[in-house]
Amino acid sequence: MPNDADTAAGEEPPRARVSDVGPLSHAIFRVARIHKLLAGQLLREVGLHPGQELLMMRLWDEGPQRQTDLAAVIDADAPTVTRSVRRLERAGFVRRSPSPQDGRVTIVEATPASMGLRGAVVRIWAELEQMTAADLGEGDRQEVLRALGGLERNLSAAEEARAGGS
Amino acid sequence: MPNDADTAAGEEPPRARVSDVGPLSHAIFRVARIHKLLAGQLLREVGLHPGQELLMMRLWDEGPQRQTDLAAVIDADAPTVTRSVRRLERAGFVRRSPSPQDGRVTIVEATPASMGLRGAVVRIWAELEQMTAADLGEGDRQEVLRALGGLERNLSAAEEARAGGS
DNA sequence: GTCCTTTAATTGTTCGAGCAATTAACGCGC
DNA sequence: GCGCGTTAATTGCTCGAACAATTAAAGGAC
Repeated sequence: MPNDADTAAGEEPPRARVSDVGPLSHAIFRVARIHKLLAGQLLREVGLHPGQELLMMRLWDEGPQRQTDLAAVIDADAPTVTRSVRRLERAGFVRRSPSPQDGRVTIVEATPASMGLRGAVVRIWAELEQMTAADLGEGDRQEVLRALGGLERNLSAAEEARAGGS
Repeated sequence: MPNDADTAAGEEPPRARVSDVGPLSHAIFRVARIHKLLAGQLLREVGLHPGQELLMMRLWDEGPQRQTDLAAVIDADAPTVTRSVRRLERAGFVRRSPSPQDGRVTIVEATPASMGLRGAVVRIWAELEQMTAADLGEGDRQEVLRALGGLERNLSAAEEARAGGS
């Protein structure tokens, strides 16, 4: 019991605990952290770092594409994608080639070698989903999804308002 | 239209899009990213980096304590706390002192100077919470909280099982 | 008292991530 | 044709975060 300022006499009105502000935000933080931790532990078994699998998924699903498009869809900024792609290239999972039409863009594509990963990543994400959903019935699952979608909408709107407002 | 392998002839059954695996996990990723982004934008105005505010909150609420306790409660590992505390110390927000009872531990406490931050952080987290909750009524808010709590329980259980199992 | 295990903190290394600034190719207005 | 704003990609920097390994103090077993 580190201190007991709140229990004692009159030095100050017991200001609300800071931790009690923003329960939703705290909950999001905690869920996100442990979810990412688990994803990382599972992914490291196949040699990927958390975040990289999103990039690979996109490449597997949509085929070769520009880095900017990758950045937009996985919602990361350009420098992050640049470095992530470089690492994946070193690991042999993607290939980069300059676009013939536009001298600025480089096209990224999944290598044949990466197709072996694909199955593993699918398995891992299924496992992760199972861990997350666990006891939830289908109805609950849908409802949680809906709730998360709502949060995402709210946050996106707020972020957009910030960008536009100032 | 990046590729059209799936539409064409008989080379392979159109395997499910990898992105469609794990909708819950994807939703968590997206909400977490944008939430953290917003928190970062708000916090940078007072000179904190996302994550540091959790540490400060704990110090404000619970008073001086050991780094290990900090790590446990904000659910980060020891090295992260070590470096985070060092940065906060450089910034003048915390003070560190060796424990007289135990030569291994260092006690961390918030400096008087950091109390100015406290109000700002409370304001920022309230703002963040408002952005997150936005249109949600009190009932919905409670329900979302409950849902997130459930996810956290599931994930914690899974993580614990992993730790114990292998 | 000495050894051995546990625990607290640290450093090293790597990665994702964000902001700032830079470079280079594009393309439009004129 | 030329300049100028736009866009794609990159590099520099700093942080949080994880894992591995190391150091040092503490505390039991004997």
